[in-house]
Amino acid sequence: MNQIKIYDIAGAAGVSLATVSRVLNHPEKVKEATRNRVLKIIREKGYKPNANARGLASRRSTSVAIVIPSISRASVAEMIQGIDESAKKYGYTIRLFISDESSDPVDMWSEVIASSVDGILFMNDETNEETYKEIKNTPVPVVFVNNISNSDQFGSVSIDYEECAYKITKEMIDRGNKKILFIDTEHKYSVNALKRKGYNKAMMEANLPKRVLFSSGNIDINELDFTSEIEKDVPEVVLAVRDSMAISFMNVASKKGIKVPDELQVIGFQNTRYAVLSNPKLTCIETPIYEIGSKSMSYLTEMMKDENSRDKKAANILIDYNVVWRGSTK
Amino acid sequence: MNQIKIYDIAGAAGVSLATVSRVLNHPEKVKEATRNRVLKIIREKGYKPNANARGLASRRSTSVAIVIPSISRASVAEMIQGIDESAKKYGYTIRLFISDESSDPVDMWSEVIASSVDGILFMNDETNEETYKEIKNTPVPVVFVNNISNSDQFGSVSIDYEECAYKITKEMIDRGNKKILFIDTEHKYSVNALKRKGYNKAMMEANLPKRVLFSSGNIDINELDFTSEIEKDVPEVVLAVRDSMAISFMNVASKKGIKVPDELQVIGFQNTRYAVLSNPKLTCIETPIYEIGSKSMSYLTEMMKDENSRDKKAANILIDYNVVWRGSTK
DNA sequence: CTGAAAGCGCTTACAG
DNA sequence: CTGAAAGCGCTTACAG
Repeated sequence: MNQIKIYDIAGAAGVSLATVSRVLNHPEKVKEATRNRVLKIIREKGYKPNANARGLASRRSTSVAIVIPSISRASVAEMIQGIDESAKKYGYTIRLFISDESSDPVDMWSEVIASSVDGILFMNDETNEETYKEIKNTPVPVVFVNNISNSDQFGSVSIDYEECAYKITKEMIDRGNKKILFIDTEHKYSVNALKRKGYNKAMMEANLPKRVLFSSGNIDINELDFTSEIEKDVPEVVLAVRDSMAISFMNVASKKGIKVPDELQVIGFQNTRYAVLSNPKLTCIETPIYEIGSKSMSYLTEMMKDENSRDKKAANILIDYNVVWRGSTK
Repeated sequence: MNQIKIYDIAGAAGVSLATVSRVLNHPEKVKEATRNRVLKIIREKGYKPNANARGLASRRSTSVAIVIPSISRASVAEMIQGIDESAKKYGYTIRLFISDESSDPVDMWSEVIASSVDGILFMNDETNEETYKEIKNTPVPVVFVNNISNSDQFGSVSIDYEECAYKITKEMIDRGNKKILFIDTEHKYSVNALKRKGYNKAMMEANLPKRVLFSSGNIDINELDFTSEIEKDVPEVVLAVRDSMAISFMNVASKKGIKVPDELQVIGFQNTRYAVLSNPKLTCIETPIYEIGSKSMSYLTEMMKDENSRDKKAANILIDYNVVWRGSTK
């Protein structure tokens, strides 16, 4: 019942605690025979060092914080899976912090730091100057997940949102489409702004009129917005910043008797599980969110083990994406 | 840059560390004037006690573990939101552990314990005898989330899956339907077994033939299974353990020209966000997963603060659910 | 109401 | 290669 301590192992193995500790932390410093004896007992008793004590004494907690916004989105779960896979590999444990409007972000950030994690994975889709100011004095490495950092101090891992929006728009233009509608969220997200920028660029280059609809996160409002947009003029192609919006648009159009993909083609971003549950199935730019998670964690690991990482410029790592063509496009 | 310590606060306030500590942990024991002076300085300097040191000294970490299976499911994110809301209220911090096939579950569980959390929220949908044996000697309270515990030692918070499956099946029978297909997962989940039990009971009572299809978690295999099931005989009603399976079935049927809900009615479990993205929208038993999360956490809090909780029988708490009727049923 | 001191379970220079 | 000892940053009886 009572948790086993390092003393118990030391006693059973006939060595000092220092030696047990070394077996765990610097095994190469312990004679093989001793090491094996100690390891055997550790295994037998199922000893696990107390994380708090270890963290306090070593000033390294082998734990990292994931900081995510409250908005529950399809992507978060998968991202965490990716992080976890990588964290397991490197022996890190995860503390989860969910920021929301009600809690003071600065307060939250200092709570994260007080939890003495060795590094922070920060997922925040509204990164602005304020944000950078708040987190400037963070004593441990920070990696932005699925977002691009504008500061040399913080690394980031994401896909090139601007480029992929540009390319897919251009592709649809090259296929002869002219009326291309871009659906963005009302709420401003830095990532969506990048997508819009890519779309804008492609449309401008082709001398086509930009057509952007900012809609809500709420499905019922979406449907109203989409209905009036369709009544105004049926686009040939819709590119939406979220799968769910793309599907919702498709459903509204279907109900009005518009044939997808013959009269209207629809493309989403992310390739969530929604994408294969629509009828027809949705063509998407696939955001490899799992990979973004695991890569973020492994990059963070690098930064954490590099003593000099504070003096180096942190990198913005871009992950490959690809387009999954399905029934919602020709 | 350097983190502030309790010493710094004590120095600045002209009191001992003991007093600062008391201000934080037992404010009623400190004279108001002193308390306010100390609090002011704490606020000014943005002091947050080091979580490791605090945990080590007090043997309470004010942190809890969430243990979830690797299978990324739509519900997990929302459940975590619910837990977090409640955790914030009670001042608890979250450590996240994701169990998967590759990692030894016993090993994982002892890692959870070594992290010195004050309690554990355990989400595991394949709870069997093995599981109970593994976690038997846990020194802190455990609450099963969205599952029912068979042991007096562990509490649980969920909805009454058997009852709601029974009631919805009975409701559809009372409306004159006879051919009711139940779609379960191939993989056995204790929660799904409860749903099936409820369905079975209703069908038996009405003297109707049970018809159960166990299908995979993979959408392509699902579609094949569903196609051949429909070709065998088109059911009047489909009740699926997951929204995604219900929607997938509906899509397969639609493609074959079967009209939903006129010829076929479809009902899902959970009411995920998928449910409103289908066409027609899906009728569901709504699992209040957010509420299950937050209730689990608040129940865990009760157990943690009750010194004698070990000697009491832990409760199985049932949360109200309701049925959301939408276009996929008449 | 407040302070001095012991102790939480570890790690890590420092000696040997 | 190993042990004795200091120390990590707190909390909490114990005195006063």
